[in-house]
Amino acid sequence: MPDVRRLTTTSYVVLGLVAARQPITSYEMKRDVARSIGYFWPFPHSQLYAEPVRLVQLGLLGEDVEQTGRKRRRYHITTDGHEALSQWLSEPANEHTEIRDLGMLKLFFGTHARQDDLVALASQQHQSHQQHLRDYEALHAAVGHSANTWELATLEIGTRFERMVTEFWAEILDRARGGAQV
Amino acid sequence: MPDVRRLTTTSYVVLGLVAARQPITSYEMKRDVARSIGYFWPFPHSQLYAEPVRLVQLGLLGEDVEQTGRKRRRYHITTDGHEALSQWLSEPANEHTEIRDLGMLKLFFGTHARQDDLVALASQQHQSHQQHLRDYEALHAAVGHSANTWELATLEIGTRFERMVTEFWAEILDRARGGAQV
DNA sequence: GGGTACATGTAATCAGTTACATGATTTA
DNA sequence: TAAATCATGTAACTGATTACATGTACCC
Repeated sequence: MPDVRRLTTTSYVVLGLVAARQPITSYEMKRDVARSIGYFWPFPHSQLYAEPVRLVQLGLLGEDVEQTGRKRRRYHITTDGHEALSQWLSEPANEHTEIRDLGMLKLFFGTHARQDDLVALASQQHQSHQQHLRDYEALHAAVGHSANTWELATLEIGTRFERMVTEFWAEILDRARGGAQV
Repeated sequence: MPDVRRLTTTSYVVLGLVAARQPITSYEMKRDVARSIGYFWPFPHSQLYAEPVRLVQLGLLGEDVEQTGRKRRRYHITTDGHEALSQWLSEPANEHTEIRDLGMLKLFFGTHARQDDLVALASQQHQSHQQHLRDYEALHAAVGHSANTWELATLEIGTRFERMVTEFWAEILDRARGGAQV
């Protein structure tokens, strides 16, 4: 098996995407990612073009190139690729969750903001998370029947997250409006 | 005011930390970060040494260097620095929340895992989030009186998050054990 | 006075991002 | 047939990470 230490999380994401939908092109991955995993683990489409090239070199993916027209590259997973993926899936995931949320970060530094900026922040965060919540619910309605259990499970936790955060910002908005430094 | 477009989120984190605790050394920031913001927005300590240097060059921070012993650099914020910080705080935070959680990612690809690996994943995630929850509660008990409102608010949402996620993984564990691909 | 943990940095690398660029297909 | 949009890439840059390195203080 190739040197697996050089694989990044992105590599495994690509391996996983290919494994699930093969044969698949970079563009199709991009489209899939945009309405699933990309909600909580985003990355630019350029990686979905660059990474498979590396994985082919490592022998973890194979490719078929169209001879005419768009000359699409369709990727499929190899035996080694499958092995690498399932080994990764069998390793414990010890890292602490990262929640990169600019709103939360700004709230953390709230002491240095003017009150009306804080109110604006809370209000805007409340609205946008409410919108995300609606988006997730719509997405669930749209794909609920076709997607697999575990993908749905991540959508479910995303939904719960947005519900919780929406409520949180509503409370913060109240407190910020009250001028509370209580 | 200096060219503010060249500031990254990290820059503002450092500005905010200095603003809150000045005068402060890189090491003290590191220690503070480790038990607050670092839980949801982590970065290596090397940035807490490198970034202030840039900010001093930009005139957003000032520094005092000890002449003897450790020759610590103590940073404080300048007027320009304060202005940059509060301007950032007044801008809307539009980006979608990123939740970088390896466990969730692996769950998303759960179809390709063996059942016992999924059970192990769910079990381990359940335990570790439960532990994080306890850590947050202990932290709250320890700093509840001294920390400021908005920092406490981020601790509060962290706690709610861990509570929610712990419950989520308990459910997943059940389903994984049931062999559900339902 | 020797070991160990605390403290303070820096250099090199590289993954990920940004920006650019162009081709193919559809639609009006 | 022109415009718009969909699709497919690549090159360059750089912020963040990794790894290294050393100094200082404390403790046994």
